[in-house]
Amino acid sequence: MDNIYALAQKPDSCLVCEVAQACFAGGVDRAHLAELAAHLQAPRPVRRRQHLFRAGDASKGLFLVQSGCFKVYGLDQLGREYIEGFRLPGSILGLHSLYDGHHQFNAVALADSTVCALALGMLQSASARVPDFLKTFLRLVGQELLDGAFLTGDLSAEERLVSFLLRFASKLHADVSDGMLYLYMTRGDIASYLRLAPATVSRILTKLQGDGVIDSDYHHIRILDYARLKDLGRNIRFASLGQIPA
Amino acid sequence: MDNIYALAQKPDSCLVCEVAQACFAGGVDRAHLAELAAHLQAPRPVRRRQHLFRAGDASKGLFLVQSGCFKVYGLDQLGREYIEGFRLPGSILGLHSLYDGHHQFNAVALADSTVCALALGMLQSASARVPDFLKTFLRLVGQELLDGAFLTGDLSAEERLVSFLLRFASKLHADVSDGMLYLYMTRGDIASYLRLAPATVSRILTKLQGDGVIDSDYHHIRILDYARLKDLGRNIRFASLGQIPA
DNA sequence: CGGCTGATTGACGCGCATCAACACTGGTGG
DNA sequence: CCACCAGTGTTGATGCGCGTCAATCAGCCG
Repeated sequence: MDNIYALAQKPDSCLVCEVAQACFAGGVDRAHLAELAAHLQAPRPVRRRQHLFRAGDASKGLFLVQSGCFKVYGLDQLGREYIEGFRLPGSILGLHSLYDGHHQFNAVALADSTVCALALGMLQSASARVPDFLKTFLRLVGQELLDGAFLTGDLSAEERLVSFLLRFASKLHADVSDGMLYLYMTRGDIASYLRLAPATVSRILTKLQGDGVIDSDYHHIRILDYARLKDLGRNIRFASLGQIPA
Repeated sequence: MDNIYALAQKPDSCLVCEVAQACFAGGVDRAHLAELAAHLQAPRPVRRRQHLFRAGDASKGLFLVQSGCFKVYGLDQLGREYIEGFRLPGSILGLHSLYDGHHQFNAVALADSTVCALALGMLQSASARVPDFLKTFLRLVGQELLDGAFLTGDLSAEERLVSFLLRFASKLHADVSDGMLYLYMTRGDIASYLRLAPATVSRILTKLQGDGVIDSDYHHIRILDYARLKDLGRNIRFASLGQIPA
């Protein structure tokens, strides 16, 4: 993890960026990548615990996560935190601000991260000049929508947690050929996101470990038995998002 | 309700459409409305109980609801229905299909309705030629995202139902100056959407009626006391969406 | 009118929240 | 490098909100 800012130093990033296949650049003709990159600024680093934006801020546009992890959350009237979601590389941050130009949530980095800024004007000009750009961008938007919909329906606590682990694994699948996941967030964060109590998350993880399905150690989780895990989460929607090792 | 298809017969719809202020046409310069309308086909009627699309269908693009109401739902492995959301005039249908070109949900009309088709190619060409079109379209997308996020956080059954009623009222507020709502969906639909049991929805409505906050009669609900209702839903997010009568 | 789907209401039980006590971790400063 | 300590994780005991089941009733449509 000592070179996480290496990419941030390269100017024409899309041509060399490791996540270009996961972001909108992946749908753009290689011949047009340079033109696309010309519309973009260099990726910007965001340190762990640093906020990228806060609810109420005027939005300058969207962000595409290049590396790291973000937590998107709001605060209710009583000051309690509720979590809208997490963003990993290839995900868009700030989409909710499209509604009225103001951020509706807070976004904080859970690890040292880098983001590419996507101003609305850039989207507009790129749409007009780069073939298939709009379509590819909207594909990403659709991905975010699906991501937001995956807790629809009523699942048991175990089904929710299992779904979460499988989705997290699939989004990071390049890094988890051995089933090893690094969870950037706390148990409380996971619980809040899944609308469970931290104690419940903890208990379920303990149970899954006892069953030999996972190996859990604070922020490190290893998936030992994908088949059984997928069976436990049989009611998940959108298992198709990303690839889950068989 | 005897002339719900009247609009569908007019060719250059945006110029005369009653919901043009709520849809993307509302952000487009009046001088460009005709050009915009030229990209569009005449609104298409969809009868009650008729499906606009089904999960798995190849998507031909998006739809903008002009009149009526739609239910967007999926089926889990056991064939049980879970509801992603409802769509009222001014909302977009089919956004989830942007991900891979296939619909992820089923959409069925709960009332006789009309929709405007928005093919991807139309979005692309309109973006290139009508100023601010993209921005205005994305504003609508942001609205849908916010709509999907409003159940984030853990609310009690009562808070969820109250939030739902307030949101529904605000989205229809042109029609509900007297606090009268027509609910197109069944108690079961509402329950599924809010992740509650039908019995719970029924009980809470009865209680609210007993408290004199609403008057409930099957599909007709009249809000008698906005102030108290809003107080009951004090943990709602995004009350800002639309206007709730004071 | 008769059958059907949906709504209501009550009795009961369970899943998960809550609360509390304790263990562990990781960042900080001595 | 170690000691410290605030934040986090784990685990048990207890209670309650809401799901489940079932009986009854109300609208709806042929």
